[in-house]
Amino acid sequence: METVAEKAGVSRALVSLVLNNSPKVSDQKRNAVLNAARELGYQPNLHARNLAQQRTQTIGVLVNDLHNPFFSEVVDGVEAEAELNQLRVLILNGGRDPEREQQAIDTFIQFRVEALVLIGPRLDDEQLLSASRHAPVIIVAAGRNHPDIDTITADDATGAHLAVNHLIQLGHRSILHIDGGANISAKARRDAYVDAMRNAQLEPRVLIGSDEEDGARQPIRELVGTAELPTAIFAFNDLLAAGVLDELIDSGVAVPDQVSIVGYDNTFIAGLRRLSLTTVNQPRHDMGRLAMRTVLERIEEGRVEAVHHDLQPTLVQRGTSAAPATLS
Amino acid sequence: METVAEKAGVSRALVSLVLNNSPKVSDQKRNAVLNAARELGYQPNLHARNLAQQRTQTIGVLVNDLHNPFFSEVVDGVEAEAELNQLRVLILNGGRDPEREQQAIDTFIQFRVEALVLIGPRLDDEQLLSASRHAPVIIVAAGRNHPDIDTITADDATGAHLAVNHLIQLGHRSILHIDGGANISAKARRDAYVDAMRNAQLEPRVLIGSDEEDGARQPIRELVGTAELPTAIFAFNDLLAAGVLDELIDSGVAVPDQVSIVGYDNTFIAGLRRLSLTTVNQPRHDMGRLAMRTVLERIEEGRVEAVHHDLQPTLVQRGTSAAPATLS
DNA sequence: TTGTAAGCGTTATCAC
DNA sequence: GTGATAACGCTTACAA
Repeated sequence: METVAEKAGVSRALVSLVLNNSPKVSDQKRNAVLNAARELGYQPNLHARNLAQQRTQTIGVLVNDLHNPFFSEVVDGVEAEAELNQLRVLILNGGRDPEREQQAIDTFIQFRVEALVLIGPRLDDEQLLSASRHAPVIIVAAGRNHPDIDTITADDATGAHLAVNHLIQLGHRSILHIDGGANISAKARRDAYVDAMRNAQLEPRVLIGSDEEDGARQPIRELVGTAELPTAIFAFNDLLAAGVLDELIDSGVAVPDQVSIVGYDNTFIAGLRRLSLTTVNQPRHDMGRLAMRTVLERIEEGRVEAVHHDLQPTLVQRGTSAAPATLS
Repeated sequence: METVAEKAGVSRALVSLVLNNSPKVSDQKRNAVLNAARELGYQPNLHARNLAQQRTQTIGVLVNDLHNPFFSEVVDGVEAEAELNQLRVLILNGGRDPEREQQAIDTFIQFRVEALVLIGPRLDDEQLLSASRHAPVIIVAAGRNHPDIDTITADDATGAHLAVNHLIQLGHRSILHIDGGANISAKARRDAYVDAMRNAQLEPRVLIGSDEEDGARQPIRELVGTAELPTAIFAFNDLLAAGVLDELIDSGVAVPDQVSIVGYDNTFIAGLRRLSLTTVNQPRHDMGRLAMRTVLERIEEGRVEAVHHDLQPTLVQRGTSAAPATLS
């Protein structure tokens, strides 16, 4: 900056004014500065600027798992809305690991981001609260409402009910749920599954899974050929459902003829014709936008009470669910 | 920090020493400081630290498209290696838009990242060079070797040859290529396709596409039912191949019986049993790790000459490729 | 309209 | 070991 000022024959302060396009600077000097900056390839130091300005115009997005298409679509929404507000979006990857997530949060706080958007975080309430003391926090796909923290959810209970009731209506009575392990939404979906089953006087069965594609392959394999093999499987998410589907195919079980499968999220893989996975849609893009907008209310309008937005999931019926074979 | 110092009854400088765990500080004071910091929930200001230290211990990763699983797997590799070297990894999303990419690069430079890892960037040589004047740059999946910039590639020419020759050996003579539009690797794969076809005395046909899933649906639809429908399609990447597959299914064309499809990247969707997409594997994780390691040579060992690592792609034969119907 | 100078929250170099 | 004090690169009153 010093160099730019010299080259343009002005003071450092004036360079600063030009760069923040202040109106009160003569065109002549402005051009001189801009030219000098361009010729020198000058790039302002954001650390210095942020330090001096006491703001960063940056928001931090923590993504639970970069591999799951669900998350990238939420990020799209966040970015779209952030751009409208001239905010920079920094992304950190939690890598499905709570420790890394906590580190990422710390990093963001140390960077003094103006808000923190957590997408499907695995942190516990204490960690979330402690983060929220440093910056406005909003949780997307939170699994449930945290009383003191803003959340955007697509009602997991409703979604799971939609899925299970769909299978029940098709005539299934033996419906297995593969849960999402440590994923934050796992409990809500599992509970709703159990609830829906009980409502229909059916015996709930939950297989412990994870939210990775291969999380359920081994246990499913062991069920094949036994009387324990259900006629329908409701998986925690599409990735897991795809893994189940793969395993059933490898094991020679026909889908949906012998076993129906329902996923969750309606990611693009569910829509692939060859998979044609029945699933529960979450309005991911809207969730992202709404998250950004909601957290902005804290920044710009000084809202302090927590707000919870709950969007409605919908059932997307495709080819992996059908009436059970015993009925046909 | 001031507050922490007061609370611990020491000077600010000592707090700094403790936080950077300098050896020359008494255990007593060290604990006093640590306790005070914890109780106050103190988080150091990275901007101030970076400014004072003149380094950021941060590297920037620019991802062409967060939706394509190819990229997230490269990022994994980068992150794994970065962690070994105590480097923070910041991710910015290019969103398949060159302008946003340039902005992202500028942001990283302004943040004074210690290195820039560009995954499948769309920028032109001038932009890349100008970035490299500010920080070490490495391009992953660069499409080709940029003379003055480090690159990691998985030889696109070889990969495309593998794909096309595989189809030729199966007996196909009418092989269409759907290219990747603005994607940086599009040209190399297209050129290799043309080359492989010419070598076999076959007429190359290229359909202009993009690197999005739906990029090729419309033009494919128009070919169905005409004499122009090829017996095999080599798509720029798996996403595009999946789109082609969807369109053919929707149009009632059997795959691979009537038309074979080969993709590129070997992302997880290609491995899904229902898709079982024949494709070209790129060692994504290794590419990411190698990228990080290579760029570290510049930072830590002061290497200045550009280096190009070219990894070998391999053909992964699955269910979407078979001999053409006319031969069976 | 432009320049001077103080301050942002750290680290780092000194003396003590 | 510990505590002043000067950077670091920028912004922003305030003065000129």
